[in-house]
Amino acid sequence: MEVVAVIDFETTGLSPAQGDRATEVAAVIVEDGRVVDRYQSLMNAGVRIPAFIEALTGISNAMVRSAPPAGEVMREVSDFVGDIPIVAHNASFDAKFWDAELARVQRSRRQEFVCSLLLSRRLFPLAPSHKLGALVEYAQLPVAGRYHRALADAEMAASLLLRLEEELRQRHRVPQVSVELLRRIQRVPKAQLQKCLAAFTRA
DNA sequence: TGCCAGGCCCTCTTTAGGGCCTT
Repeated sequence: MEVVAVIDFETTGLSPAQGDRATEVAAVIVEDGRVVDRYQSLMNAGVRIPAFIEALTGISNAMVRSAPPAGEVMREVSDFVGDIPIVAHNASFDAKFWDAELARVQRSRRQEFVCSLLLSRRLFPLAPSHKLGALVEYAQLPVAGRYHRALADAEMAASLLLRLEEELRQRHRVPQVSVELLRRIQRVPKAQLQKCLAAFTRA
């Protein structure tokens, strides 16, 4: 598989359109089946973190207050990622914060997102849940740290991506997994998965 | 005033509703 960046945001809520902002971002670079580089930073967007989010993430208002400005962090992380494909767990969530925070520093996204949640629903249909934590347990992946911290979640999503790649190679006999294949799989109706994979499988 | 996310996906569907995921 080509080089990809797996990212994760912690935020003050679910919707940038409702005023929610990022509080932490992490990106790990996956190359040749392993993580080869990492970026992580808290970020100060100048907004208050609700108490239940503090409890969920362990990221407090005091921690964010002493963090670098959000714009500075977004410039750094977007430079770190560059134009390589981005993967995230429930990518529609991370993509909307990525776009919203980049827009605040007059930048725009240069690549499509790949979603490990959509891939997992198709490739691990028997998993009891497709939450990141449940998939880590289901696939017996290492717990990289505290859930709901950006770097730990990005590392675990990267492990999940590599496990999905292995599933495609071993169970589905796809000789060469590409980002293009992942993009097709995450959009294909479940009933058409086998037909989709057949086009990428050598006899 | 009152409301407040949104995309995916299943089904007792398609003239819709509700659960799953992300924080």
